[in-house]
Amino acid sequence: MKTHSLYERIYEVIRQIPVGRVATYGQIAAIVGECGARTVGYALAALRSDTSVPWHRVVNRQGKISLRAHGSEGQEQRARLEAEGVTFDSDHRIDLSQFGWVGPKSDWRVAHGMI
DNA sequence: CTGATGACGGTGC
DNA sequence: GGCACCGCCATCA
Repeated sequence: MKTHSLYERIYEVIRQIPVGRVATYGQIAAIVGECGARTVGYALAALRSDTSVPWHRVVNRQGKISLRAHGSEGQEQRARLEAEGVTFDSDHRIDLSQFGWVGPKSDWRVAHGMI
């Protein structure tokens, strides 16, 4: 599976996040296994607005929307998550112990050479 | 090829 | 628990 760039593979992992769940940048990086959390952030920053990647399900380690916050996109991310049942506390944070993604099944990783 | 550009996270105080 | 540093790395012009 080297037909796609590293960014493409990062997006592939993000597509595995189920509705109503969120993952952190570091978690995505750990699954892909060839980059740091920051690189995942860079990959998301490169996305277009018409992408099919559910980028809104990715938040930082604190369960907060990191995005160029304050902007309209931050509002959209929160709106999309709430529409999927994810709740935010008074500090705009998501309870990762409740909505955090457990990660892809091991057989998925094997199928994608990420094991 | 060189330099600029970013959606982060761990550590130490 | 918060804040300041620093490390990290693929893309693109």
